[in-house]
Parts: sequence; C-alpha cells; structure tokens
Amino acid sequence: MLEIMDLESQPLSGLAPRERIVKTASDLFYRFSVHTVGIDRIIAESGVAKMTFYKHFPSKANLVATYLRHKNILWLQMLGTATGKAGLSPLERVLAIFDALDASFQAPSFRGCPFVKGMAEFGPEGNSPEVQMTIAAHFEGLRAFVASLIAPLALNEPKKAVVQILSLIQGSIVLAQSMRDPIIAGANRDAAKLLLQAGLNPAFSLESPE
Amino acid sequence: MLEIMDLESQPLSGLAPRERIVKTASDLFYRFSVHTVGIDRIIAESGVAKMTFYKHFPSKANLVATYLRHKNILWLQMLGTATGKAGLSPLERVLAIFDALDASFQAPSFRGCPFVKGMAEFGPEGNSPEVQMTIAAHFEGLRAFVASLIAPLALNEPKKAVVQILSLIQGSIVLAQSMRDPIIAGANRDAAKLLLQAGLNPAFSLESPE
DNA sequence: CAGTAAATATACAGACCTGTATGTTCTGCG
DNA sequence: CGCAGAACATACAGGTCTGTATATTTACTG
Repeated sequence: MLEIMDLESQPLSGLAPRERIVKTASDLFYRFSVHTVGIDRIIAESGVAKMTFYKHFPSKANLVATYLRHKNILWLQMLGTATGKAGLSPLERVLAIFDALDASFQAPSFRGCPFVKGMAEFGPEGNSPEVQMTIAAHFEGLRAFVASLIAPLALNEPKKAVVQILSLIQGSIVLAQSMRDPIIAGANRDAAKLLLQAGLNPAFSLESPE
Repeated sequence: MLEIMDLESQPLSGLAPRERIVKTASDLFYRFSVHTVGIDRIIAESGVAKMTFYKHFPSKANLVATYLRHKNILWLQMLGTATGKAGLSPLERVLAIFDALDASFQAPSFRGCPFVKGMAEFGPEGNSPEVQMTIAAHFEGLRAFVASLIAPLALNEPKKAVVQILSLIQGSIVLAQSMRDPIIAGANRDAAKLLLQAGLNPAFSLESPE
C-alpha cells in the first residue's frame, strides 16, 4: 500500500495517532453530527487501528468530550486574539467579538456552535456526564470571558449586559446557521454597541423618544 | 391485560392512533433527541402496533418532519396569541415575544428550540430533505412573523432590526437552555426595547455618550 | 348478523453500532 | 543487532436500529 495519499485532509500524515484521531473526529462530529458518525468511520479516516483507538480513548463518549474540549480551546483562542489586539478600547474589545464571528461565519466549514449541537444530542436526560460537564464548562467559560471584557466598562447592570451580549453572540450563530445573510454579525455588532453605550450613559436607556 | 393504565401521559387514551403516535413522538423527540429515540420506543409508549405505525408514516424521517411541523404550529400559535392581545402598541407587540419566552422557559419541560436541535441532528450533509425543508420553513416563517410585527414601527433599517430581534430571541433560548437564570428573557426584552426605540429616533443611535 | 377495513401481536431480515479478542508488523532504542 | 512496546489488520460478540412479513383480533357498517 506504500503510503496513504489522503487527498482530503493532507496535514494528517505526520501527526501522532492520538492527534490524528482527535482531528478526524473533530471534523466529522462537527460537519455531520456525533450520533451519525460511528467509531469505524473515524478509525478508517484517521488511518488508525481499532485497538489503537481504544488504547487512547476508553469510550466514544470520552472521545466526544475530548472533541468538545478541543473546540472550546479553538473557540476561546479565536475570541482571545480578536479581543486582545493592542490599542483597542474596552468597548471595541467587546465589539471585536462580532468581527471575529463575521469571519468565521464565512468559512465554508461553518456549521454552527458545537456546544449547542452537543446539547441537542446529549441533553440532561442522557447519561453522558463527562460530555455534559464539558458543555457546561464551555458556557460558563464563555460567560466569564464576556464578563471580564465588560467589567472595565463599569456599567450599572453588568450582569444584565453580559446576558444581552451573550444572547447576541448565540443568536448570531443560530441565525448564521439557519439563514444565510452576511449582515447578521454586523447587525448584532451594532446592537451590542448601542446596548453598551446605553449602559454607559444611563440617560439613554428606557426613555420614551417622545 | 384488560386496559393499559398509562400513568404518565394520561390524555392519550382517547386519541386516534395517528395522533397518539405524533404526541408520543413529539414528547420523546423533544425531551431526548431524535437519534436516541427509536421507533420501537415510540410504538411501545404510544400503545400502537408497528404495522399501524408504518401504515400512517412511510418512514421515521417522515415522522420527524411531522413532529417538527407540529412544534412549528404550537410555537407560532404561542407567539400569535401573546403578540395579538388587544390594546398593545406596535412596540409592545414585539416585546410581548419575550414575555411569552419567559413563561415557556419556566416550564419544566423546556429543552430549547426544537428546530435548532433539529439542525444539529439533521445538518445540510445528511440526506433527509423533508426534515431540512421543514426546519428551513420554520425559520423563514419566524422571520416573516417578526418582520410583520416590526413593519408598523416604520424603522429606517427594518431588515437590520429583524435580524437583531431574531438574534435576541434565539439567543434567549440558547441561554435559557445552557444556563438557568430567570433574568434572561427580561434582559433581552429590555435590549429589544432599546434597539427599537433607537431605530424609531435616529438621534439615539451610534452617538458617543461623551 | 355478516363482512370489511383497521389495528393488533409477534417474529424476523439486514444493517449498523460499540467494544473486545487474536494475531502480525512496524519502530525506536539500548 | 535484538527486543520491547506501540500500532497495525481483522474478525466477531452482543446489542439496537429501521422496516417487512405473517397471522390474529377488534370495530364499524350495511
């Protein structure tokens, strides 16, 4: 057989078996869903033996949790670099989230939020505690991240603002997946700007325009 | 065996077989997920024979589409009654959406948006065209509904406002499912109010508070 | 009462799933 | 070189899934 010419995912040859498995599983689980991708397919496409797989991962559920932790790292890295650029004001850092979202929405591989999809497949009734813990940790981490970005703004109701920004983020992702409109991220960026400015200047908020 | 004393779902005895199947499937698909609930379980819990099931539904995918159409009707009915109450101003009609969401979030059976979950399980790659069509029709219907509520406000950028309101709606649902905080719907109601008021009075928007 | 259509119970085919068991081959290191 | 451990290929056990086939019973209708 010489060498496997994997035309589709090329930078997979040099990696160690464990990383090949995680990368293959991550792509397949995200593109399709977890339940529609079996172990056999992951093993075949990662070019790994079944025994090797079960040496590295005790079960499929553990691989799913690993996949989600992997996505969580990528996700928070993307937000961290976008919001951490030098020279940005505190307000601009929050708004940079939506610029980063805008870019990721345009990627052809975009399929929505892996954790929302994870909740859909592994609800509270299903018994996969490790997966559920990983999902809950992601949402809590994202909440804490947004809260840390909003704190410097010294708003009157920071907790409420965090909920609003998080809703705009998650709503953007759902809309970007369900309809295909390039204005989604920008519209929500504007919404976030308005909400945060209103929080900075209380005279703005809840006053009837007349 | 005399009679089946179904203690859990009582108002199921008098219904016709087809409606028993839809009701049972709707509850199970929504509480758990579609892929984790098999035909056998639906048949068992609806008290119907397998042949009867396949007389009424040509396949499981068709039942899934029927379930989603059922949920779509319930969902739009809820929004219609909440926003259609007499004596509400156009702005209040939009905000009434979030009051209705707040109520549904508190129901113990709340498990998020059936259509977001449907997208997670039946992505664009999976070949279930009827299910995908049903999901797409729901999102388009919801968009048109919100657009019809916003039209009377005569905003400068109605399309953008629709995207913002839809994002707040979907974001609320995701947050209500991932974290459990009773302020979510209210916070997003306030956000919607502020955004729509800013659209009514352009002097509000995008002015730096200093 | 008779006859027809719907619903029943049950068994089963074929495919897929996770996870294990049994060997063989490659690879890195002393 | 020589050997140990990792990764390989493959077959299979036990279970579940969708969908079909066979045969019996209920229920309505003329």
